[in-house]
Formats: sequence, C-alpha cells, structure tokens
Amino acid sequence: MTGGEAGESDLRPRLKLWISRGTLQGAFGDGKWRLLMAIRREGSLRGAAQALGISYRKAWGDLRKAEESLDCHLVERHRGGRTGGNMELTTAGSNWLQAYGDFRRGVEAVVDQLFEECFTNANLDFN
Amino acid sequence: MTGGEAGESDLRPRLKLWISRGTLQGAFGDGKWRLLMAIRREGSLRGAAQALGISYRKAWGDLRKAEESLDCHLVERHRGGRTGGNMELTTAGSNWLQAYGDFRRGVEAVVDQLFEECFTNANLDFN
DNA sequence: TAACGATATGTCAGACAATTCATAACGTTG
DNA sequence: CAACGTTATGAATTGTCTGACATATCGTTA
Repeated sequence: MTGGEAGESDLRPRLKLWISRGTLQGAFGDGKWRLLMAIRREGSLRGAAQALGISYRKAWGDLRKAEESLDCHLVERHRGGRTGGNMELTTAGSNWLQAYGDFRRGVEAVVDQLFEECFTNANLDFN
Repeated sequence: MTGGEAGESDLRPRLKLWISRGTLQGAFGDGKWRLLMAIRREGSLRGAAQALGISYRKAWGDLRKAEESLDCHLVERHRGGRTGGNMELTTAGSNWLQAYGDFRRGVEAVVDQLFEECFTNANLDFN
C-alpha cells in the first residue's frame, strides 16, 4: 500500500438498526425480524425459538414487546389441539417482515458505500 | 388518512453507528466523535469532559479505548507546566473527526429516505 | 523546591439488561 | 376424561455496563 488511506486494517462500519414508536423500547429490529421469519417457517413459537437457539421465554417476551410497541397483531395464536397449538403470521406481520427486510438491506448497502467514500481517501492520514 | 400505510403513528427509524476493528469493542461512534470535537474546542481533556457533562474518568477511558482499537494516536498529550497540561488533536484525530462526521450525516439522511420508501406504502397494511 | 492544575489508572458498588427456572392454562384427541 | 404439546407468565438469577471514588504522576512556575 502507498500509505495515507485507511489501508488494509480490518476497519469496518457496524450498525444497529431498529424502528421505535414514541418512547417505547425495542420495537422492531434485527432480532424481531429473525423471529418473525422463523415463526413463519416453523409454524410455531416454540419451533422458532429452537431454530434460533434462544429460550421460548425470550422469544415469547420479544414477540410481546414487538406487538405492544407497534400496537398491532403480528401473529395469530392457536392453543390446544392434537399438535398442542401453533402460530402463524397475520397480514400485518408478513408486511412488517417484508418492509423491514427491504429497509435493512438497503441501509446496509448504503452504509458500506458511504464508508468507502468517507474513509478511503488517499489525501487523509488516519494513523 | 385513507388507511393502508404506516400512517401518522410516530414510528421512526433509529440507528446506532460505529466503526470497529476486529473483535475490539467500542472503537469509534457518536460518543467518541463528540469527545474529539470537545477536546479540539476546549484544548484539554478535563475541559472537554466538563463541557460534555461526563466525568473525567469516563472521558479518559473512552479516549483510551478509541486509540487502542483504532491503533493510532488521536491526540497529543502534555502534562505539567503553568496550566497543568493540555491536549490537542493530531492530524489523524482531525481526519477521523472529519471523516466520521461526514459518514454519520450521510447515513442518517439515507436512513430517513429509505424508511419512507419502505414503510410508506399505500398497498401494505401494518396494523 | 513547594505548589498547582492537568493527565493517568485501578477498584468497587449500583443500575440495568439478558437469561434461566418453575408453573399455569388451554383445547383437541384418543 | 386423561394425556399431550403448545402458548402464557411471574419470579429469581446471572451478566454487563456505567459512573463514582480514591490516588498517583507529571512538569512548569513562582
């Protein structure tokens, strides 16, 4: 390398992205997004928790927080029956999944691009 | 409102942005940026801490973490003397200040724009 | 050489978040 | 009507992070 720019040091941009409503905490972010994804795939909250490697208690708490802070029903709950019960996404839940996924991907791409523009500059000395 | 989109609920995107190197924690983010800003303005770490309303101990620890994880000298330290000592930014410090400021502002603008695009859609139901 | 005002650094308690433990409730099915 | 597998939920525990406290060091100046 010719020196001057940030060079090949493993510097990289990191970000934590989420969507909040008012002062409520932890509305919807990557974790909730993965959870909805897993619920849709597994067909149950228990299955989703297992697939993600988190406790059922945590998954249930996260889901509750999301619905409370977004003030909308993300899933339909069914208890009892042969299989014990199951869970599926509502239309609103599916739409949040879609919208947040697009949002997240877009932001990530732009962050990487802006990082290059701002920190890979041969005229600046970062060391 | 005609219904369908996210509507006037006070939903808004939030983000925590920082730059890391390897597995090191807390390299450079908004807090460190404000700290460098204050050091340049005040001419000392103590003055910067007071201006930001944080303890000297915290400011000193933050600065140390930043320099360690970025592996570069951000400031020049001077101890003793009539005034007790002082601190000023190195060229690298100034450049980080500049680059991160630009980066942060750019990301924030794009996040707001993408949020509009993804969540203000008359064809989706978020409730 | 004593004093002063700044930098330098380990330690410890309390706040806050994350995770685990235990247990209740539900409703279909055999 | 008992059993099963799921949803539902409080309580306790553990882990992490922040900030406060105390104290040492430095080097010029009067």
